Amino acid sequence: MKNINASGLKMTPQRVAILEYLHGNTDHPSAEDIYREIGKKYPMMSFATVYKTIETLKNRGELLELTIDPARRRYDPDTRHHHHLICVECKKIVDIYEDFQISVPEDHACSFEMIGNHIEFYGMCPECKKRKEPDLWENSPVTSAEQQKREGANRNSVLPAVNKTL
Amino acid sequence: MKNINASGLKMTPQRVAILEYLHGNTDHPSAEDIYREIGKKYPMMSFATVYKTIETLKNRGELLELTIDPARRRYDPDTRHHHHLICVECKKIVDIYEDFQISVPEDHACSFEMIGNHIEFYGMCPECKKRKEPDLWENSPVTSAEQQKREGANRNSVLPAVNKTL
DNA sequence: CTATTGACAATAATGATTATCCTTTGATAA
DNA sequence: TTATCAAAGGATAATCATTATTGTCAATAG
Repeated sequence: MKNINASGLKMTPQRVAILEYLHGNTDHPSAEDIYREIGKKYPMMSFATVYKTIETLKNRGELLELTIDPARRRYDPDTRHHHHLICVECKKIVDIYEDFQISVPEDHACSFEMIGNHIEFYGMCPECKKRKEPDLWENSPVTSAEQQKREGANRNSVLPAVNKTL
Repeated sequence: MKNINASGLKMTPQRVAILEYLHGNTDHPSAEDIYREIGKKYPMMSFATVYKTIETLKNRGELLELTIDPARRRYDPDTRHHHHLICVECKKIVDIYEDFQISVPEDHACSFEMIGNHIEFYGMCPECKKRKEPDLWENSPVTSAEQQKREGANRNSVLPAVNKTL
């Protein structure tokens, strides 16, 4: 928490704010999420600064860029090897720390030098599941207003069609 | 080959061209790839038509949208469940048909209703590997021109930082 | 034959991300 | 402590992928 970084990175109030926001964060925020949240405390922060800091952290290997959400890039400050479970409905992302022992058999690997892997699990979170099954709750009148208010997540993005596979 | 689709989708020359291009294609092309390639035969085709056709096919479950490449969406006409191996250097994507038996343990699944999964493997293809190891070939003078000409793939995109994890 | 519908092309609009340009500031060493 | 200077910030323009809009055309239903 204190010396968030020590190695040759010039510390500025903006960076401290971003690093503090990111530290321990498991929300997988987008650049806009970061900008909006930090803007509450530091309204003078520029969007460009957010992007530039993200770029710097990425290059230093301190921040991962997730491509799960086709509509925007999301970031994960936990650089340990892990996987992700995404709700196809509200796009909530949950970390999965299970160590799956998967590897491509030699004959399928096309002589690639393997570097790593990342698993995307698709599912529906309990909240969305309940909301999508009004059958169980009689003909519960779900207003469109209610449909919107799902904690920040529900943007206008299409989900990765991979979901539609199965 | 003739009536490429039978179920209520109006066939037009543009759609036939797109479907023919996609049929059996394993290049995982982007919208622009499709537009550019088909434009060779039908120069009057609009980019909007490509996007709309993609959208239609996606909704019909005949085309998968891949989110592996953060810079652009790529499409896969093979809707069978399979995974992908991407070259972190030239972004070439190879299909992996191995059936990995992975599942998130109950206690990690956060009560999600599981729908499916998709594995992204990262690696370096033989071509890029050789190009990146001039050590083995004396101090071979790799011109930047040579670096460019790698078959169409090498765009200006950053690779998913997940790669940098390993 | 005319109305309707879906698809097309052209093009404008949007949204995320990157680049530019100039000012400010943190870290270092005199 | 202060001078210095490259690195970082802010404002904003530019770019790139994608989506939306609008008017036209063609095939088909009535």
